[in-house]
This record gives sequence, structure tokens and C-alpha cells, in this order.
Amino acid sequence: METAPAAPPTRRERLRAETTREIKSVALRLMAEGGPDAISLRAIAREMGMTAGAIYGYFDTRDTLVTALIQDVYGDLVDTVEAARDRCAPDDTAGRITAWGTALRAWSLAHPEGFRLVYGDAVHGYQPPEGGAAADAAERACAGLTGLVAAAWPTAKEFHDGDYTWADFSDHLCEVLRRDHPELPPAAAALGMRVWGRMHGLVALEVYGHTGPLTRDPGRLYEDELKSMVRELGLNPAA
Amino acid sequence: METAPAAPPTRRERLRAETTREIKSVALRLMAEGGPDAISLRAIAREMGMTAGAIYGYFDTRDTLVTALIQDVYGDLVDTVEAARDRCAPDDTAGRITAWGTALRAWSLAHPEGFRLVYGDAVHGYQPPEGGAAADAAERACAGLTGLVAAAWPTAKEFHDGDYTWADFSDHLCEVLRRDHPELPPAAAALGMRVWGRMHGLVALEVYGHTGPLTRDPGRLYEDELKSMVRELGLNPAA
DNA sequence: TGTACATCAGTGAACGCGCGTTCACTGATGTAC
DNA sequence: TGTACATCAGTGAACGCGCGTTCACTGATGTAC
Repeated sequence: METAPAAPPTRRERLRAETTREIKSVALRLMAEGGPDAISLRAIAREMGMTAGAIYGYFDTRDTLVTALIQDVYGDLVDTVEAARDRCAPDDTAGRITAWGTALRAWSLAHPEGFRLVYGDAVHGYQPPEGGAAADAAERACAGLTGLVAAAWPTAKEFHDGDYTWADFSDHLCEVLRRDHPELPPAAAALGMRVWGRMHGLVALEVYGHTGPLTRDPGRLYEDELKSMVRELGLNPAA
Repeated sequence: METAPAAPPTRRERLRAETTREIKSVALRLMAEGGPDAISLRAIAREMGMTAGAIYGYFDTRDTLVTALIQDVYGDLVDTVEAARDRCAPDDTAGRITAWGTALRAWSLAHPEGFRLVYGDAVHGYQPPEGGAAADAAERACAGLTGLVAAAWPTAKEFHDGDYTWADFSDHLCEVLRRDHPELPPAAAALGMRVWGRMHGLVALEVYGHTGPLTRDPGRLYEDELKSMVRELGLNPAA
């Protein structure tokens, strides 16, 4: 399919894109300030000095806007953790896993409302579209984790040789794995999800304020959890 | 302080208690059916065939009702996991930990709306009272987990001798630990919280629908995670 | 057993609120000749 | 360069909704004599 040669955006198009961006950024700011319930078309419009109806020039519906927000936020999260991972040497698997996990927590604490948007049920009455709100970002996250597990697999496999089958996983996940890492057995997919869960647990508790009343140093706790996880992958948590 | 000898409840008192219970159970049912947003005084009243105003005879405010719901639900959760734990022999530490974790997941999947109520931000605009919504249940949960870790400590300590101080934890947690398990070092408190996080992670992802699209057998995954955790505590995951 | 009074659960109407969404419109920005 | 027309962003008023909360009230249930 041939697309027309990309014409430079007209002034109108630029303004339009600008306003679209502003709507989303105001929505995120409102959410950061007043909790997720503060995302309302009227509140956003108020904040921007326009009329609620005007937003319908940019988004068909409130849920469309929320979906766009989730995509942006999730994308930002994945950008962040990928960047942190890539600041480690490609062969420093333990470091890369730790960096991913550490960045995940840091991002989540810096954007608690974003975390809720992506991993919780932040928005009153929101119905995600078919296929999920942010399939792209979710797939990137999944691929990233899988890559980490793949790198650790040579040392991890001796501890994690459960008798999983490809039938235990969704077709889509199988495809992705077979494409990116044809050498991995299904047990590695399981391990990837467990690693994900392990990173998610303490962070979710912390974001939702459950660890706060118990410890003064949740970061320390999380670091230790990561270390212990890395060790369980047969790696040496150097740093 | 002496209390009056408990008079048997009058008919009116019984009816009152009955209605109070019904309000809460209808609220829970509505939440189970229509998501947490379905908790509204008007919806509850509608369902019970009464007027919205009538509920104010039982609860001062919507948030009071929500707090009561959280207490009930959290209490039910703790009852469930404690009962599961106690179905194992007192000296079967691995079994007791596994039973706790397994029951936690089973309860959460059976009551996803309850899980969101306790661990998420389920209710639009709800402000928990000072000290948290369900301090009692939270403390029971904490005590239960601490007990499990205490039982595992003799074997676990060799892997978890981090240099924690009591100052790393809240005064309240320190008190509880020193009271119930004076033999434990602060590192055990850290381990308890990590165990909590580890159980929480996969369950939260599953309840919020994140693991569903990836695996067909999340229970298996979770079992393996528990096994690996038990092993990391120096125990033998027998069953 | 019967009457007079107090308690109290529940009614129903009203309050003000903010919400998502629609629609006929105005007025500015761009385009064609 | 100037005029006529098309596009389109944004207005403002209105719609109907469900919400939490209040309040004067009715009518049934209990209590005291």
C-alpha cells in the first residue's frame, strides 16, 4: 500500500496537534494533582479556558481521551525502564535486570497516578477498547522482560525447569517468544511473568500506601528483593 | 471501666442490626455485579426498596459506609487466609505459608471487587478515615505474616541477614514484633514485607487482568512462585 | 386491658452539584479566483 | 492586491443524568400509667 508523500503540516495542523497535546498534558496534570477522578472533560476545558464541548473537536468521547492517556503514560513508563536498562552494558545481565526493576519503581513513585492508570482501575466508568487500552506499550514491556529473562536463561534454567508447555500460554505470547528468542523453552515464559509479578508486588503496595505505615525505607526493601531475585536467576547481583 | 450487664437486644435493636447488615451486603453485591462505582447510597436504597435518605439512619455518610465495607471485606479476607493456614499442622511451616498464599489468591479471584476495595482505589472520591480504613484487619494480616516468617526464620536467616535496624521500621511494627516475637531481628521484618509483596504481585496483576492475556494457567505460575519463595526461606515445599 | 405519649424508621420532595454529550451558532483562518 | 467563499475551532446554552445530603413529615412500634 502506497502512502502519499508526507506533506509538511500546515499551520492549522500544527495548532491542532499542539492543542491535542495540551489536552492530554492538562489531563495528566489534573490527575496528578487531584487524583484520577479529576479527569473530566469539563475540568480539563475549564483549566484550558475553553468550553467542554470544544474537546469533542479533538476526541470523540471521554473514553477515547482516557485511552490516549493510558497509551502515552504506559509508553513513557516503558521508555523509562528501557532507557535505564540500556545504560548498563549489554553483557551485564544482572545489572540490566536490576536497572529495569529500579527504574520501574522510581517511575511509579514519581507518577503514582500513571501507575494507577496503567495497572489499576483509576478512572470512574472507563471502558477500555477491545484488545486493551495500550496493547503496544504492553507488548514492548513484555518483550523487554522476555529479553532480560532470555539473557539470564543460561544460568537460570537449572533452577526453573518446570514442565510447562507452549499450550500454557496465549498464542500471541508464544509467537512473540518464538520470533524473538527461538531458543527459549516455555518455562522461560513462566519465569518472565514471575519476574514481572515480583517487581510489581512491592511497587503496587507502596504506590497504594500499604508499605508506608510499616517501613521507613521501602527502597531498601525493594533493592533487597531485586537482589534476591537476581540471585535466584543464578546471577551475581554485583553492584 | 465497668460496662453495664449486656441486656438482650430488643426487637428494634435486632431489626436495626439486620438492616445495617443488609445495607452492607447489598452494597457488596452491587459492587460485585457492577463494579465499584455501583456503590452509591441511591443504588443501594433502590435495591432495598427504600429511600436514599433512609440510609442516613444507619450510616452518617457515604464514606462511613465504605469504611465499614472495607473493614468487613478485609476481615473476611484475613479470616479466610488464617483458616487456610490453620488447616496445616503447626509444625508444617512450608505448608502453612503456601496455604496462606494460595488462599490469598483464591479469595482475591473470588472477590475481585473486594481486593480492589482493600488494595486498590475502588471507590470514586472515598477518603479513608485517619489511621486507615481497616487498621484492625491490616494488623491481623501483618501479625499473621509475621508469624509465618518467625516460624521460617531458623532456616531463613542464613539467607536474609541484611543489616537492618529497628529504626528502619515504624514504631508500631516494632512494638508488635517485639511483643509477639522478641527473638526476631529487624531483618525478619523486612523479610515479612518482602513475602507479602511477593504474594501480592502476581495476584494484583491477575485481578486487574494483566496476566490473563498471557497465560492460560495463572494458578500454576503462582504455585511455582510460592514454591520458589518457600525454597528461598530454606524450607522444603513438600506437597 | 386500654389509653396517652414517646420513640424512631422510613418517606418524598427538594437542594445544588458536576458530569458527558449535542447542537445551532459565530468568527477567525485559510483558499481560489 | 482584493474580494468571495469554504473550512473549521471554539462558543454558550441546553439536555438529562445520578449523585450525596437535608428536612419536615407520617405512621407504625414500643412504653408508662
